[in-house]
Amino acid sequence: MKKGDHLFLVDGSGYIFRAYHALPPLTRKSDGLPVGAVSGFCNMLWKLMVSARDTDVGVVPTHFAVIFDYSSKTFRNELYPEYKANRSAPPEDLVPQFGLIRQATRAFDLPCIEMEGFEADDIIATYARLACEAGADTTIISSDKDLMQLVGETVSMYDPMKDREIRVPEVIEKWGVPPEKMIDLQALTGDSVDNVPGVPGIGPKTAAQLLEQFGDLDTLLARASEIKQNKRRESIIENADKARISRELVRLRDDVPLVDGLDVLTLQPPNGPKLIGFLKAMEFTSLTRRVAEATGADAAVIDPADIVVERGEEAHGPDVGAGEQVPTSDLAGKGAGSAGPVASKGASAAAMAGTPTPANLVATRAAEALAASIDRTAYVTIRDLDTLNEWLADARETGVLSIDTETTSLYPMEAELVGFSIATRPGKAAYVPLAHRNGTGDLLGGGELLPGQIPFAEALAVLKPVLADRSVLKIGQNIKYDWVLLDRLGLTMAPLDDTMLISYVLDGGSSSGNTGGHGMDRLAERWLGHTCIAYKDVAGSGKSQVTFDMVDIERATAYAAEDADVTLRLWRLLKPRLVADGLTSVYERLERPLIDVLGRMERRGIAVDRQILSRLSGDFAQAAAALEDDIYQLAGERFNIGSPKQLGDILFGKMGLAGATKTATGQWSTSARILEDLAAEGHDLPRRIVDWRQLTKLKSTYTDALPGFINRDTRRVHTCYSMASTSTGRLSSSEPNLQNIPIRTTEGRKIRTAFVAEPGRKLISADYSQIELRVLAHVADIPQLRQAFADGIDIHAMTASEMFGVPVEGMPGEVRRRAKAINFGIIYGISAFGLANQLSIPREEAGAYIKKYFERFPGIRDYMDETKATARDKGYVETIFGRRAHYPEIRASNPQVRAFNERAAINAPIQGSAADVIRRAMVRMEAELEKAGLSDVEMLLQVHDELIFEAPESLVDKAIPLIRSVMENAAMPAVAMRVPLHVDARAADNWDEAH
DNA sequence: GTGGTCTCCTA
DNA sequence: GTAGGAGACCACA
Repeated sequence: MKKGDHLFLVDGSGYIFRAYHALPPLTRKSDGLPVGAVSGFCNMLWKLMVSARDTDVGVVPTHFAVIFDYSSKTFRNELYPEYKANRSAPPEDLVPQFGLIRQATRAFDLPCIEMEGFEADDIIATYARLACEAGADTTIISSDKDLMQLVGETVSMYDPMKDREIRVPEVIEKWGVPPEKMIDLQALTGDSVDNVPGVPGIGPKTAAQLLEQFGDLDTLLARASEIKQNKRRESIIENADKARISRELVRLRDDVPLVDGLDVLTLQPPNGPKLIGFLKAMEFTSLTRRVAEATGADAAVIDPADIVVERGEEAHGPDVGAGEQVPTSDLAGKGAGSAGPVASKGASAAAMAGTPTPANLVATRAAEALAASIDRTAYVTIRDLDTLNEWLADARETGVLSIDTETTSLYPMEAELVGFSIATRPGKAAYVPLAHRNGTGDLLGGGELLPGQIPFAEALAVLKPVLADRSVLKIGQNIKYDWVLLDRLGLTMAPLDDTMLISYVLDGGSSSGNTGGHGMDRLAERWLGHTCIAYKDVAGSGKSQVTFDMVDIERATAYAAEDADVTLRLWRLLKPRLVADGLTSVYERLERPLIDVLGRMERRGIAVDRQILSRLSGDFAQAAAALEDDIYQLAGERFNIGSPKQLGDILFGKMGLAGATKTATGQWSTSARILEDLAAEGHDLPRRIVDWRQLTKLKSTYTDALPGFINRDTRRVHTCYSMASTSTGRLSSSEPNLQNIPIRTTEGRKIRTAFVAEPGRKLISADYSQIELRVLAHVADIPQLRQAFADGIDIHAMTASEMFGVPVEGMPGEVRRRAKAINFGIIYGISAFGLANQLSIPREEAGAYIKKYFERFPGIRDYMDETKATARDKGYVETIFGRRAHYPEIRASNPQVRAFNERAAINAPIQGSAADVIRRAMVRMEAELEKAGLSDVEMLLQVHDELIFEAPESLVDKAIPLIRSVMENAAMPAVAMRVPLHVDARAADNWDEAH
């Protein structure tokens, strides 16, 4: 939104009541359904959308939204429980119209916005503020006095029934005070309809006069004794508190955590057929005719739409999630309109197809994609600059460039660019070889560049401006890899789209795991019915594998150009599905902006002290060797301690120890748990085995392996983050995995001391405290948990206290430990079996604990049941930000499979919401640091609930509070959590001390 | 050499 | 009981 734009905000809830009372009561559909208010509403919307210039407002809106009350319960009830308490139930023939009005709004393709905990007025106030900040004007379609406090230079109101605009003079004329004093005026007068107390005996006239005399409410209350009239003075002094609470009740919040910004409210031309379908169903014949004339649609051939009549008062759309603004597909559809030059082209293509709904576009594209065959012989090898320039000009023309780099390594931080492929239209793809060679350049000779390749620097020079061109969308499959590689070469790509991430948002969850994830080969099979050339068919595999620069250019062209072509085709197919499925904002807020954030983190890497690791390796080796001697002695023979099979035979075969259990495959289990139990019985050997395993694990996985990941050039370790490999929305880290560096044991912790800051700098670690339990407290809305988190109490002790009736003071450690295990169990989709295992107690006892827990926290059981039901119903569950995780196998007939999927479905919204929160923090972090003059503070690592930064020592004190603030407020404004988030942060020279 | 199994490190 | 990645072993090719 920009200066000169004009936003219309319709107070839908206010309108419906006013229309109901103002219009003839007898308007009914032929089946008796009362639709008088709906009819008035539709006529008004149509008029405002197409001929607002003819009204008293006299301008054409550029942005438009209809705002509703979500329910009668809002934050005001917490301030004043009696608020709106005397409001009687709405008339019976109005009730079904609440839902119809929302359906009408969607039929008009207008954003339909409501939010739990806030009134429509608060949402209106927030959007009006945002519009004002953007330099735009706002007209509020309402005549409600509660909204008049918002009127000002850029905000006016419009009474649609009187066709009259309300500006500052009109407010003064009606109430005797300017808009900015309306809050104080209402605080004094109160409101009998909403049960706002006010000061008894003070009406609007008196209130206006008093405010005129004293200026504002605070001054009036402070100097009340100066009032001459006895009765009035006494009343005000006595009811000062009522006036203050009233002021808080009538003051509108303009900081509502909106899910969608102003751009989503952009007014689209009316969708004739869709609207007519609704109007016909409602039997609004004259409006149907007017709409048909205006949109050129033939009403005769359009069938009436299906109308859902809801009888309850809570008449929300079916897609309203608890605590969320309605992220309807309508809204998402609008959002996609602003996705750049490409989306608009897609939209016009769909319009030509005649039925421009997102779902139809998706269907058309899917059919197209399957029908089109892929012809590898049409691919081009670009060997000169002129041809390359022609192709890049075509990219500027189409506004899209599918790109894929070919390199010598899977690690983008050490890979060398060998060539790149591009595609500008489906089927039009080319490969640009840059560094193919005629051999490895070993003793046999060779290693020279092959002829017929554009000089490296010249090719990059012409590519660079296109990659940086904001009007050309760069599309890739796992484009973070290409981004990092090209960024190293000084080429920065923006804006980006990633087919892997689009697929991840659309089809994330266990279903994608079973079908091979979101890799391109898999997506091509699934969506295009096409089998891509396998990498190993081009470069070989195993010992005979060669790097891509050794691949024959013709062969490379077929392989590489196909990748770019397939990626472009997938993008055309999958991108519209985001809109159709209402997942645009998940992609736009949680995935797309994270690509370059993670890319920079990977590029920065973290310093690892080789000496420390090498010393630790030596220590571990020595200690392990000593244990090996003991072990052979105790066992009476030498064997491979690392072989569970051999170890099992020694322990349970040769020595005949009791307590043996078998693994799934019938082997003796030698897990740490079993060995610990044996050790507790006084057996020495199992104890040594456990210790030996720990040392060898630390040595092989960490102290020996990590130095191999230190990059030759940067001398730092650069992990690779995967954005699309978990079912819940978490990231994963590999090569090396820096999300599982030891911390639990003292020996293991030492490894963290090897992760260090450069001289003069510090590492800062900031981690969320109990974020998943807080998410649970929020989504399941558990009063005791909310209270405990609000008060900062030890949550596990509180749980124990609730369950076992033990006071928190002097609680035995074992009691708290059990409660803690239960709390974690809940997050994991508890089972008696699992809890029993965790606590080493009988299954019956564990079952009794769980029963007890659910008695104390019935809301948790309800939440779990509801989550399972949704998963069965829809096949997926959602995080609080709308990310979906699919669990189709929750309907499996196999009880084990089903139970597993139920637990996963319970866990996913909790784990996933927490993952979304930290993603949001990461997306915002860099800009916030920069704004605070802290651009030298660098985000390096993410470990699920922790972020690691490296900062110059001098900036640490300023950085810590800012980092905490960004992390703690990361859910806002999309979700106002009912539980505060808490972040601990610390700085030190190494990761061990910082954490 | 590849893939399955077991074990163990993290949140 | 959730979500990951990785090393070692071992049977198979």
